[in-house]
Amino acid sequence: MKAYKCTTQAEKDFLKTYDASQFERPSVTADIVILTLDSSDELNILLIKRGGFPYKDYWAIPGGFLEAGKESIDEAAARELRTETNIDNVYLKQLYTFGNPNRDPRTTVVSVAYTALVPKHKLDIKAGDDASDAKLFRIKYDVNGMIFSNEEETITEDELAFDHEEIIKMAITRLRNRIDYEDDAFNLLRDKNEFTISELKRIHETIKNRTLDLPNFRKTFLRDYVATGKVIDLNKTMVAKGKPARLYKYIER
Amino acid sequence: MKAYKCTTQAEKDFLKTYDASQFERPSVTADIVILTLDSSDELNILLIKRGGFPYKDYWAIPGGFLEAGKESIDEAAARELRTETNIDNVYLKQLYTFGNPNRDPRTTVVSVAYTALVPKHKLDIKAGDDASDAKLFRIKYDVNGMIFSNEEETITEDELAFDHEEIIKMAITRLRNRIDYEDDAFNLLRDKNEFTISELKRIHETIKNRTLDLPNFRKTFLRDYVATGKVIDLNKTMVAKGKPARLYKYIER
DNA sequence: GACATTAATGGTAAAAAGTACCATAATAAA
DNA sequence: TTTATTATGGTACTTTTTACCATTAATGTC
Repeated sequence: MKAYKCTTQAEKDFLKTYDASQFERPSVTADIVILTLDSSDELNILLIKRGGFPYKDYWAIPGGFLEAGKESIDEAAARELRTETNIDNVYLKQLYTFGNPNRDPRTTVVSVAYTALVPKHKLDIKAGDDASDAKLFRIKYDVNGMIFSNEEETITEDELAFDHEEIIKMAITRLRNRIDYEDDAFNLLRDKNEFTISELKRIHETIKNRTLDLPNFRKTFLRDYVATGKVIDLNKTMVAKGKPARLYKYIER
Repeated sequence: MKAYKCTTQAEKDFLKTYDASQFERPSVTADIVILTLDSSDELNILLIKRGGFPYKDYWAIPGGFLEAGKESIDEAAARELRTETNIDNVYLKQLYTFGNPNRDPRTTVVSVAYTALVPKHKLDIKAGDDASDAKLFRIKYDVNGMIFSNEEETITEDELAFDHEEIIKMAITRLRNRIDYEDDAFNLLRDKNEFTISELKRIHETIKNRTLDLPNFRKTFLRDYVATGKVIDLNKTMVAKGKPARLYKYIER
């Protein structure tokens, strides 16, 4: 961004005496929908159990207040992701801003929501300051919407804190809409520097929630990614159960 | 959104004594990219000339501070649109939130940007409180990017206030990406209750910045909109120069 | 009124993309 | 050695997109 330069003395005086408190200000938070895939290629989300009021003991997505003046919103989101999961340099993109005045009973809170896509082995989950617990939940669906579950517990979408149900729904919908023309899926790979076509296909299947035909998936992968140079063929194979699979590397741009 | 209910006395006490000022809060604004098409079907944007510091006398997109507690961000955007153009009930959708700490020299300002699409004849442009002037500018492109011009003046994209160049670019790009699968274009029609296929085609051409084949455009329009009931055939024609054109009505959902 | 001009409408045909499905290859497990 | 499994390399069919042509119904000009 270009830097702003004062040009006149009048302006310098104005800025010096500007009363920043003339408008009542809302609190601003960066909230993050952290998504990953487990070993069965099921979509998982990181939820924290709130340690304080409001919504004490409710499960919520992690988030934190923007420290105005010290950081940008993007940086606040990255900081929150780091404190909660100990990871850095992963897919983290702004999703939407939620500004309903009643969404938080304390005061007006404007939340800028982000989506993070993380390979599961990179996650090092910690409960942050304001959380008594933090866990991954499998996301499943039934007639009433999303169900979040793991070995210990199961919660339904309407049992989440604040309007986090709405935020999560938007994150998943957005991801599903973007997957055919954006490179998002690569960020969920175990290792985007060395992966097979089948691994990538399973990610697409999870996000689209339907099975795909491997030969056809392969064809479009070769056309849209390998032929265009977005992905390079490593000329190596990986042996597993059936015929060895060729390995590819995603090129970040 | 679901309403929050206090469940315990401890929680009630907490909320009563909650100190809302424990974090330094940013100002939050709703800024609007107001787009319309002129009589030559060229894309126009409403810019205001700033009447006060910072960026006094620079052209900018209209915006206003969120009155926390009184309104949602969506409402703040609608209010700003109303004060600036005297219109209501038009396409107004959240675009992106800009939160770089240096974007405003006064204090940390988080701006939630919106895109408004308006038929030109509905616009009743007024310079608001903080503007000395408000005008429509044609958006054109050259090697250095966007050029905004009207009868009186011409400015280049880097001459705009704040980071508004970036916001406008994102609004146009988003519009262009959405136009093939969202109904956005209908909101730029002179009258979405009575329009011809050619009128809609010209809007698509402007936004995509290339010419389209009318017979093919008609075919997909009939398949995607008329056959699905999103648009109904009024069984009337409008006589102009050539063969009379059939009139259609867009059904809001 | 005949004729050129204009723009809408109703087509066809080729090209591209998407989908279904088959055959074979290379490995591990039985 | 056989069977199961998974990757790879195809073909064929369907659908969608794109290019382009012909006709129709109005206006404007001579």
